[in-house]
Parts: sequence; C-alpha cells; structure tokens
Amino acid sequence: MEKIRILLVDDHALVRASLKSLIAEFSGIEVVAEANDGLEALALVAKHKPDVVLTDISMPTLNGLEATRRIVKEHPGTVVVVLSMHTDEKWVQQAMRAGASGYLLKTSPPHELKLALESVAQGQIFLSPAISKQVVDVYLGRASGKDDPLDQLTPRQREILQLIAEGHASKRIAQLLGASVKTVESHRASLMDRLDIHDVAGLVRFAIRHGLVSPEE
Amino acid sequence: MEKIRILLVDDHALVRASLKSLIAEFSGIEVVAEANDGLEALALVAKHKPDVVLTDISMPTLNGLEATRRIVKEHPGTVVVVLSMHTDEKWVQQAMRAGASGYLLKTSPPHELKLALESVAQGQIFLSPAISKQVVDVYLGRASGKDDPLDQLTPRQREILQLIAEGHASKRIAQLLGASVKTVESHRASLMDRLDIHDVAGLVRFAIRHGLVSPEE
DNA sequence: CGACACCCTAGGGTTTTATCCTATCTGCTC
DNA sequence: GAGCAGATAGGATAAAACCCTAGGGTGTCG
Repeated sequence: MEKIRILLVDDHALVRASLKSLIAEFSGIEVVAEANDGLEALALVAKHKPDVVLTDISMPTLNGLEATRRIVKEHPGTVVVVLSMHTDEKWVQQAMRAGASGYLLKTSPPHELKLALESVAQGQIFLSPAISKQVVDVYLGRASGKDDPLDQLTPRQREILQLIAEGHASKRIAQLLGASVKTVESHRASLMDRLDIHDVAGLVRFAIRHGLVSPEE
Repeated sequence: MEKIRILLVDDHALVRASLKSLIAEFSGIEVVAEANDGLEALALVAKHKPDVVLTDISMPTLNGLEATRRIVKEHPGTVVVVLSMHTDEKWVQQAMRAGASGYLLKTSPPHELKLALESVAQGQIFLSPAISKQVVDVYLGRASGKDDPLDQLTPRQREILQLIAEGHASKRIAQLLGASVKTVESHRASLMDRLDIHDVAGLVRFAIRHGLVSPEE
C-alpha cells in the first residue's frame, strides 16, 4: 500500500520538526514537504501534490484557514487537517467552512494524529472528540451558524487585508504576491469600500476582530 | 558520558509527543518523563530528578513560570528551559526572573533545541538568538525593566499613538489637539522610533496589546 | 448563447501623507 | 548656567494612497 504523503505547515520550525519526527514513527505515513507559511504551502501543494496538508491556523502572509480555502479549491486531490490549540466553536466553524477535512487539537494524544491523517486520507472527516460535540450541536440546530463578515470579501481581498494588517505597504504586498502595485491598490480600494473602513488602523482592528491576524507579534 | 535526562511539560499531548520524538533523535539526550501540567511536573521532578525540564508557559493548574519558580527553588540540581511562542520582552523577562536557565522560541530550528538542552545541562544560560537582543538591551540599561512598555512613551506620545490607532490621520489629530500637523508628525516620528515600529498596522497592534485601544468598534 | 455580474489585473495622473533634517522655546537637573 | 528632554513647528523630498478607467476571465441565468 502506498504511503500517505503529508505536507506540514507551521511557522514554528521547532513544532514542525517535532511533528515530522513523530509522524516518521507512524507506519504508512510520511512527510514529503514542510512550509513555513500559507503562501509557501500553496506552492508546495502544487509541487508535491500531497494527500494531506497538516496546518496550523495563525501564520504570517497567509493564515491556515485562507490557505485551506485555496488548497481545497485548487487541489481536489488534497485534503486539509487543521491543527489548533483552540477549542472555541468559532475556530472549528471557520475551519470547516474553509473546507478542512479535519480539526485536531494540540491537546490530542499522538495516536489521534495518526488516526486523523489516515481517516482524512480516505475521504472521511475527522474531528477531535473534544470538539465533536459542538459540531453535532450545530447539526442539530442547537447552536448558531452565524455568518462570517469575512465572507463578504473575495479570497484575494482577504489575503491582502491580512498582509495590510501585518504592516506591509502596498509595494511590499505586490512583491510578496508577485503582482503589480496597482493591482494591490485596486484590491485594497475595493475591500475598503466593501467594509466601509477607510483607514489602515480600522482595517487592522477589523482583521484582529475576525481572527485574520493576532495583535501579538 | 551520561545522557542528559529531560522532563517534558506541555498540556498539548501532541506537541509533547512530537518533541519527545524529535529529542529521541538527539544522541546523548533522553526524555525520562512527561507532564501534562505544572503540578504534575513538580511531582515528576521530585520523582525522576531530571537534569533539564523543558516546559511550555501556558498550562492549566500551574503555569510554566510558576512551575519554574518552584522547581528551581526546591530542586537545585534541575534546570528549566522555557519553550514559548512569544518574543515579547515581558515573557522573556518573567521567565528569567522565575529562574529559567533557557528561553527557547517555537520558531527556532531543531538544532537550537539540542544546543539549548546541552548548554543548560552544563550550567550555562541559553537564549534564542532572536530574543537575546532584548536581554542585552536591558543589561545595558537601554531598555526598561518596567512591566508596561507604554511607560517608555511620553504622555503626548501615548495620546497621539492612541489617536493613530483609532484611525485618525496626522492632519485630523492636529485638529483634535489644536496643534500643527508638523507637531503631530514629530511626535509620531519619535514614538515610532522609540517603539521601533515603523508602520501604522504595527502601531495599532501594539496599542491593542497594551490596552490603549480595543479592536472592537 | 449572449447579456451581465464579478473577479483579478493594471496603467495614468493627482493628491495626500509620511519622512528627513533642522530649529526654537520651555522646564528640569547636575 | 550648561545640558538634556519634551513640545512645538518649518521646508524639502520621497512615498504612498486615491480616483478614474479598462481589458480578460469565469460563471450564471434567462
């Protein structure tokens, strides 16, 4: 049987190396590449076509949820497992809405990681038992499926909003995305228009409110 | 030569297992026990007398810093390395003050972990290069030993920082304060200089971190 | 299938802001 | 009273944002 091929995505090199080492102990699963952030992840998915992407949520340049949206859309053959420390309903919801096939807590025991990777590789959905309850609640209509204000933005707009909130100027963003400054300015203008927020400070606060970036460094 | 004996402490089982797996690859170092929280760590230190405790900061029952204080006090033969995702001065400071022998970032490359564990086992202090600067600054009296980074700004600077973070342009701030735009720009420049933050987004995140403004509207 | 909406792209030209360097006045400290 | 830090602000220059316009691609809906 073929080995399940994994792409690891986390901006913490030490966490990444540790996970890689742990996964190496699992028979039938191997790490074929590692990415330091969302943009790198996209490139590596295209290059390696892994079976499963295991990603953290908060990352520079392109966060895990946005990366997930893009990956599942552009690469139907690849599924994503989000690895998070948050048990909050909102994160689980956002991850599943972004198209993740699995949501795994960092508090999970190691065998759960193995099980999760194997399950999603077979097309199943895997949720850490600790958070399954919430999803079931929503399924039963007991909890709210509130709409995410980020949904009113296009993927490109969300991406650029995050980069703005991280402190990059349009010029730099253009470099990072390999696009013209003018293009970036267009997206910037349109997202400001949609959100009806017309200053950088407001954008940063909005981005923080909705989990696109963290106030921490 | 004897192997360096490690106690791993982290409430994220997956992180713990991963680190254990990574450390197992290092020759001369072995994990002798794992704890899920601070209290368990104390008990296991007493039981196993490890050479080094590698601990996360945020944990239930007893956080990493408090656990560190107790461990170094009650077990002089054991040293502690704090593993953190925060580069903030305040965390580094608190960790060192608690008696940690090392402060390692999760963004560090794997070999840094090995080096850190070996260094502290020999009685040395290990700091991730990325945060050493801060400690040296404090040593040289260049930075404040105070808890609140806002103290390094003058009242006028804090006032203007808040207005910037609220989304006002220099022009508007000048109006609000009844001063010249040039004056506002001077203060803005000097506060950016002091904080070493040179973009509005960074200022907003800083202001939010320190409670000057809220991300909410 | 064509009309239409929406997205991503990007150029030209203008205006607004930020930045760099400099300078005066005040109050406090050694 | 010399020195220093804070508050004030001007001039010149560089950078960034803003306004307007527009083509190519994709998808949807009568």
